[in-house]
Amino acid sequence: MEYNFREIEPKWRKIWADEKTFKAEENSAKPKYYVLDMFPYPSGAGLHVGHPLGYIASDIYARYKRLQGFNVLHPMGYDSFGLPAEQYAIQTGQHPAITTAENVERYRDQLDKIGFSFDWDREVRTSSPEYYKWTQWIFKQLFDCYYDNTTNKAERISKLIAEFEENGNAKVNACSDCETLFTAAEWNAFNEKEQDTILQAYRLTFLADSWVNWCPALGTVLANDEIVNGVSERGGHPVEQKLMRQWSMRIKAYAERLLTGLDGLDWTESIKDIQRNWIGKSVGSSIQFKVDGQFELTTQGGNIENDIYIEVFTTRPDTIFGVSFMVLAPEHDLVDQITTPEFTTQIADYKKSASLKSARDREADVKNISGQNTGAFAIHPFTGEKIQIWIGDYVLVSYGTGAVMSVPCGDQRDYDFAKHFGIEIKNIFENVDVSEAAHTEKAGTIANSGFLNGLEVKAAMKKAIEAIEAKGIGTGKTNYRLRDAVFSRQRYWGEPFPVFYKDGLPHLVEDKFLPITLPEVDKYLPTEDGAPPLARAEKSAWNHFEGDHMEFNTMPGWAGSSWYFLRYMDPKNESEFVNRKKADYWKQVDLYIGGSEHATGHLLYARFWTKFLYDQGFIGFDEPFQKMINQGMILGRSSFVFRVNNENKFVSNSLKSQYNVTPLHTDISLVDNDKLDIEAFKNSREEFKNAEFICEENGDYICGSEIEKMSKSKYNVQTPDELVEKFGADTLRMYEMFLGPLEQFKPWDTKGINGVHNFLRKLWRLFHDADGNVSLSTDEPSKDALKTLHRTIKKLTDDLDRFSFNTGVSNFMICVNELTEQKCNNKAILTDLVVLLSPYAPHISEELWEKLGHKKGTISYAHFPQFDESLLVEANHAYPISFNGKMRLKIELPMSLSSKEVEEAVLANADAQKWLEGNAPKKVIVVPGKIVNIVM
RNA sequence: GCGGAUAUGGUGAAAUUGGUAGACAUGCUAGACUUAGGAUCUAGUGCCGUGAGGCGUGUGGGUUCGAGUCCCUCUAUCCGCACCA
Repeated sequence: MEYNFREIEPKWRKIWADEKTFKAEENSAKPKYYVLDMFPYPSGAGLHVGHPLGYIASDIYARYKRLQGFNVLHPMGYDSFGLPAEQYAIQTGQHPAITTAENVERYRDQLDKIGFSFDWDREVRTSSPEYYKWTQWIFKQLFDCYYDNTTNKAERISKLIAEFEENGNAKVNACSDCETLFTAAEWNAFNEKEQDTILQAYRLTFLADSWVNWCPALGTVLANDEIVNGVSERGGHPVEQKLMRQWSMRIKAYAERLLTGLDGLDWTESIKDIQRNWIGKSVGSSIQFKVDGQFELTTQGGNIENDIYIEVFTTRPDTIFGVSFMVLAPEHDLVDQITTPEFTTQIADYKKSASLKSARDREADVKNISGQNTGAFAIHPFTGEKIQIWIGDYVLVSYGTGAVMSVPCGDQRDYDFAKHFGIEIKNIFENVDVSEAAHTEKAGTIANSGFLNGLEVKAAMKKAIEAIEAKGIGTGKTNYRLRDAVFSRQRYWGEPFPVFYKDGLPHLVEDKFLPITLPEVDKYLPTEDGAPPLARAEKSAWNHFEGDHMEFNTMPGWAGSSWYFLRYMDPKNESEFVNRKKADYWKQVDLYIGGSEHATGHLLYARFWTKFLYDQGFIGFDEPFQKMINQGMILGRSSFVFRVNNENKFVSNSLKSQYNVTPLHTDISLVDNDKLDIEAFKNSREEFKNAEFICEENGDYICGSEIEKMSKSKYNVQTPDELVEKFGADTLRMYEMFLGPLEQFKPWDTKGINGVHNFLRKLWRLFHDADGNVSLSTDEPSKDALKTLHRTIKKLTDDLDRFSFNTGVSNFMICVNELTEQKCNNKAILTDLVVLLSPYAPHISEELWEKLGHKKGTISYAHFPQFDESLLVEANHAYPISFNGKMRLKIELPMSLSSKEVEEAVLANADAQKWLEGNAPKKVIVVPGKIVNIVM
């Protein structure tokens, strides 16, 4: 019988599904292992060959771990809320739930064909009410907590309220946007609205007016990580800044823990660096500069104060004596108050022109130096000198305090600004020339700096901070670039908030009413007055309605994906998001596989929520993904035809330079090895029916090609389905692994797929005689066969342990080539071989396992063969003999010889003598069992 | 500008601790066989050279008996961040 994968593969997939072969249970004596893939968004386009790459790798690993005796959790689900289903709904009126269900079904169908060992009983979908009930519940927990910087964890807001009632907020050390101080008496006197506003400034998820990235084309706000190069990640639409009342997540509270937690994770340095960069910690100090003059101001408490202080953040307090001016962001609150009358017009003009520039223009405009003097002066806290105050758009209102102390000798931007406006540049570095450029290195000796003179930078920093603190004008401080994450989206197809409003104040819906399900609406568009789609819902359309109205926003895409790995542990629990005992059993994800594009989105948010849930005692670990591997993208290879401009004529690749042509993407299914199937091309579209072709000399039309991302619009999508149909799932699995290292980006190319397919046929032949009947020997295995097998066991184990799946495939090929050479049909040898192979090619392995006499049961829980080193011991070694490092010949010598004996034997050898040309060697290096090098 | 990654035959790639560079596969060349099959088998295939031999892992240097691997320099490509004070 031939290797008939079309029969074998569906047979085993049915058995696995019927028998629930891969069901994971908590009550097991085996050690646990959790292998997780980043779950997909089920798009309408279906899977292309790039999607399964990571899934295949994780499946191989999961199957390997099962064979090693682990209790493996290997689930799959769908991140099923998202924009495309909603946009389809807007266009067609079809409910996104229907589109999503159809897409999920298609995905499932495609995934099933590849033979994954998922426990489908644990499937989750973020868009199902049973799931998002708990997303809403976690939101409620966040709302009910604040971050205490003293206990360094999230605490209940009730604890904070008790403290306010008792002592006000003077002693509270929390992560908060609240800038005012109040006493207990004041707190108790505040009305409900005032209290709510203050509490919002502490809650871990909170409602606030904040500057958000508004995308008019999509009609929604976007998170920073959803914007790429100033335009929306989806669709590439422009984005502008807008002040809106929005839910946010106080992820800032976790900045330090998100940073230090990275050290213990087994992730690539590059992903860790991206997160470190995104968190952007800088250590320095805040310093208050008094503005010269008297001002009439009224502070919140009603007291009159006459002094204005400008607070700056600096990472270089040691350069305080180098300050020769200050710059405020144009949007800084104090600008108008301090501007002197003669500069009012200029300042107003500058502010206006700065506000007209979009964030993108401002970025593009980096080279142009602009700014405006306010006419005001600040008093240097140590020298008492008067220093000019400017505004300039190189200072960002959103970072630090929106104001900087400018030290032109130590900062290049300050230097350029000073040069441009003719401001004094003081040099405070010993033996450093600052006539051409600033001295930006954090090294050297400080001079012209009063009490800091003669100190090294590091010591000077310490002393400067001490002096600043002693003077009461500032303090050592750490700043983070990480911003709080906007959590509201003006969309339909997302989780509704468990929130209603009464008298303008937000209230949480009680747990017993959860989930708040998505209400039906007549259209999936914003209302005429710009409210989100949910505002269209009738009161009766809500499954629970309270107060004046429900929250109209929905949660962003990353809400559901921030905790889904926990739900797999206990997917059907109706009373908890996950049972603590089950979470304690499965613990962290041991191996997480997915793309690196989620570095600043999903991976950061999931870490944040995990830490929060840990703080609140719901789970016992505070990092979700212990080890992560980021698979590289598989790129498509697009084909082009070249249309002669203004004619229905196409010219072949090598002749195109003789014409004015426009390249057109052509469907890769019409092209084989760059050769266009002209007839099929003509029939593909009406307009090509009568097209003419200018071909190569041999009559072929050759297409051009380019490596690009796979996408429908580029007609370069290769689906896994076609390949499974042609070659089988086992071939596809092995071929995707054989393409190259998992982490690498690589273009898709089917050139080598025959090689892998032939390998499986060759394996099949080892079990069968010339007539196709199973023919196995039960004799003692030969020495050679044992050697081949055990070498393979060793290499395969090493390959799997370091996730080198491509070399694993090569090693199987080498093994089967050798066994074929040896004409080995030994049952014992082949039994171990199929077990080894089963993670990579499970279908054929199950079939051969059955042929080996295992009438019942599956290979999935067999024992991974043990490597026996003694079988590989060789009596002799063919020593490569190098002369001055160049390998010239090999001499076979017994392994038992000592270095000295090897040296003697080599020097006595006639061939070696020839290379020595009669000279005595200067030196002979012998590495026993490895190599000999003769230095002449 | 800052940070990270990568660079090896016609092609995808291998070489885990410094020790035979190019395994495995593909492509190509020549041949065999045939049930004409994306089959199987044999031989060859880094470059230059008829040959002996020489040269070869992006560039230039260094350490070493020995470097794809370690150190320094430069270049190219890709990714992330970016007036972050």
